[in-house]
Order: sequence, then C-alpha cells, then structure tokens
Amino acid sequence: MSESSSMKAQQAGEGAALALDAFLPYRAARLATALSRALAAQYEQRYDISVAEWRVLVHLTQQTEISVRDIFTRVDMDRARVTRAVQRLAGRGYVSKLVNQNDRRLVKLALTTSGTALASELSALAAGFEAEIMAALPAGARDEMLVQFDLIEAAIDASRLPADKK
Amino acid sequence: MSESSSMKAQQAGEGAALALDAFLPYRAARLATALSRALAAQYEQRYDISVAEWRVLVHLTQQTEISVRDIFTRVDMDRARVTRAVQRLAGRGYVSKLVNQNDRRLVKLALTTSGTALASELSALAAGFEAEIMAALPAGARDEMLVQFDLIEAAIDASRLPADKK
DNA sequence: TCATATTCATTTCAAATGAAATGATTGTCA
DNA sequence: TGACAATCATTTCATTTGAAATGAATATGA
Repeated sequence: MSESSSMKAQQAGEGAALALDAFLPYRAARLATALSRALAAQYEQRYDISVAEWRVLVHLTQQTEISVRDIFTRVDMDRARVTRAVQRLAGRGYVSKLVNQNDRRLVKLALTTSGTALASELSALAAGFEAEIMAALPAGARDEMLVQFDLIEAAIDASRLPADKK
Repeated sequence: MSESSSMKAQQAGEGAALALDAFLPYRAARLATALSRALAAQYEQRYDISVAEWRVLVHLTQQTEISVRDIFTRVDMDRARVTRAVQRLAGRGYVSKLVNQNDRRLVKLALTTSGTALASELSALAAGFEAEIMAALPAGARDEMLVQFDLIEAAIDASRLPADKK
C-alpha cells in the first residue's frame, strides 16, 4: 500500500490535474466498497447471503407491510435486483410474499420466523463490525459524517433539473 | 418519498433492529452511488465515457509511466475491468500502450494528445461538480471527512487478519 | 545454470446486472 | 361507465462483471 515513488503530480498542463485522492466522489466510492467488502466478508460465506439479500433482510427489519418498491426506492437498488434477492430469500424460507389486498399489484413482504432470527444475527454482526471500525474515529465524528452525507445527498437531489426524476 | 406510516421501528425482538439510516456502510454506499451517478450524468453521454474509463483517464493524469496493476491497486477496480477500460480508451486513441522495456510483463500506459485534452475537460467538469456539491457543506467539513475516510480505511486494513492479503 | 515459483496482462466463462418489455392491476378523466 | 394512462412486480435479453485459467516474462534458490 505505501508506495515509494514520491506522489508529486508532475503533470502541468493548463488542466491543473484533478487531485484524485481529495476528490470526494472517488473517495466515497473507495470507502463504500472497502466497508461493503469488509462487512460482507463476515457474513457471505458463513450465512450464504449476498449483499443485496443482506440489504433486503435488514430493511424488512425496519418495517413491516413493505413492498418491493418500498425497498428499491429506499435502498438504491434496481427493482430487478430486489425482486431477485427477495425470490432467493423466499425460496430459502426467510421471507414471505403475500399479495397486498388493498392494492393487488403490490407484494406484501415480511420476515418469517427463521428470517427474523437470521436478520437478528446479521444485525448483531453488522453492529459489531461498525463499532469496531468506529473505534478508530474521534468522538463525534460518526454523527458529523452522517450530517454531511445528508447535506450532500440533498445537494445532489437539488442540482439535477426537476425534469429527470429518474 | 415522504411516506405516511410512522417510521417508528415496531420490531421488538432481542435483536434490537439495526438503525439502517445511521449505519455507516449503508450510508457510504448510498452516498457513493449518488455521487457517482450525478457525476456520470455529466460526462457519460456527452463524451461516451464509462465510469471505469473516467477513472483510468484521471489516473493517467496523476502519474506517467503507469501500468495496469498500478491503476487497479490504487483505484479499487478489478484487473479485468481496468484492462477493458484501457482497451477501449486505446481503441479510441486516448491512451497509448507500450511494453515497459525494464520489465516486459508490464504495460506502460500514457495519455495521448487527444487523451490529455479529454482528461482536462473531464477534470474541469468534475472539479466544477464537486465545487457545486461542496457549497452545501460548512467550511472545513470536506477536509474533515477526508480525514475520517482515511482513518476508516486504515481501520479496515488493520482489522482483517494479515493472512488474507487479497 | 536450471527448475520452480511468482508476477503481469489478458482472456474465458459463468453469474450478476439493469434497461426495456410484459402482464396484471389500479387510477384518471371525458 | 369506459377508454387510456400509470403503477407494480417480474421476466427477458444483451451487456457487464469478476474469479479463475492462460500465456508470457521475471524472480528465486538449489
């Protein structure tokens, strides 16, 4: 990791080379994959659960009476990806799928008993992982970061023209 | 977006439901994809450049005499993904590939003239995008975040047993 | 020096991904 | 009421992805 070559950017040009290591979108991506991988390493093989499935499981922990749409809008995953994760979880008996009788286009998802148990284990594992990582940060740092994240997400939402809703 | 149902986690259990919106790995992933998408929206169609290609281009701006390995170790992309991005960039005349004569296993990558021009445009676009987003944050917030990011990445590196180097 | 291990970049191949199509249901409004 | 639009979950299909295999080059060490 700690390379020898002096990192001085020797590029001149008028472009004034972007400082990649201080470029937030790049750093955020690096951080996110590092965290995701390190966490996934704790549950993927042990429980045979993918990242998408983890997200669905934990999401079902937050709320009941939830639909596929509720999940993918909140969790930033493709609708197809959520559908597939749910299928696999349902196939393994962790999640139940019922038709919502108020609106029969919707699927009513819920954790089964074994799904609840699994989600608890995964949540505990995740909380422990986060605590371990956060121990490296100064006291209020974590909460400050979350505040900044909120601000950035809001700024992004505001910046894209109201036309392209997604 | 603003749902009606009171968000109170009605889940009891002993598991004590993970607070997903305050869970850093989740929030980091959400932030990273939001930033990446918003930025990509500014160059993908206009320049016909993918995210992987963008990363390679900007990386070549930082340093010369760089190899495929240099890029994928620093930029957290798969070696195959870097190879493919480089192939496409080379095919379009933005990047040159030469065999490194000191070690003929290595490929010596560099920006061509048009590649340098393109990278400059992309860098300017990126810098502008970041500035716009960062305007929403308090003064020192950005640099503080980068410090925390460094700490977290270091904590992750330290946490995984020295055995599984990757 | 020679055999073996290691390091690169690339390719292969199976799996994951996501945009668009589909089918089923509900909403709109004339 | 009835035609048309919109919404939801799923499926389809072409593309992307990455783990492992490959082939070429260099390093190691007996």
